[in-house]
Amino acid sequence: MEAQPVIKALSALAQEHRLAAFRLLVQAGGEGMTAGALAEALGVPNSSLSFHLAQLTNAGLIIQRRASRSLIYSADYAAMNGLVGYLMENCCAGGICAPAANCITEAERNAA
Amino acid sequence: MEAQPVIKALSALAQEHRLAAFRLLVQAGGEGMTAGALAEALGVPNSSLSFHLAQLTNAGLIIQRRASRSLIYSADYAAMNGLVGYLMENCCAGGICAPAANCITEAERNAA
DNA sequence: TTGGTATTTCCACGAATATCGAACTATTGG
DNA sequence: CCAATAGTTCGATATTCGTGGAAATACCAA
Repeated sequence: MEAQPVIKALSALAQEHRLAAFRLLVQAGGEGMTAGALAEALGVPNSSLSFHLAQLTNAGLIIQRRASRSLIYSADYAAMNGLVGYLMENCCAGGICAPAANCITEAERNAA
Repeated sequence: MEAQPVIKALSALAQEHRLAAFRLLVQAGGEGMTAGALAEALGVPNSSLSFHLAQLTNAGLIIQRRASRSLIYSADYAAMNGLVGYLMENCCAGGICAPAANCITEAERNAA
């Protein structure tokens, strides 16, 4: 992974509301949450949240799909794993490290 | 871990030179690198690098110690592990996750 | 103390960011 | 088609950030 996408991802996460939104989506799993549900959960005006969701999407951290009138967002676990892997690459100079993160959703597990 | 320190850490990493510096230190292990060595490796003026190292230090991601005239910086692996753990907390809603990151230096391993 | 090396602080500038109401677009039910 | 619902885009403002040269500070060797 290159540095620029990683910086974009880190910038996207380095903000109170976006970090909270991303964590909610990470915990929500593949099912995701609607923009409205996120706005309510975070107590942020729609217009502000929309701006933040666009940042996260642009950074490749979350994915958007439509279901009727609602837009549903979910975390991109591959991006998250890549981000963590980049940070910890070749770490510790001989120390001991746990294996790099490798999260998958239930849907991905069933497909495998 | 609370959100504010995590945001501070992510902000600190969300910048080209700081991300590069942190990764160099992560790979350097407990021995660390001098400010001068980092400045040269990154091709950044001393004054700029000093600013960035202060940001990383303030975010708790790196540690400073003095050796004669030089200041030696090294990564704080506990902070890195905490950051990654916070991001991935309760992730995947029933999916499979590798254990959270848990890097330690050789020195820490020997102490245990 | 003197000189030299290593690093930080100060300063001023332009660029990027967060905010949120209002207006706008997209989708659906009747 | 019309009304209602779900989200996004626009616009203006205040704040924060990155930059690098020059000056200041910290430390050390002789």
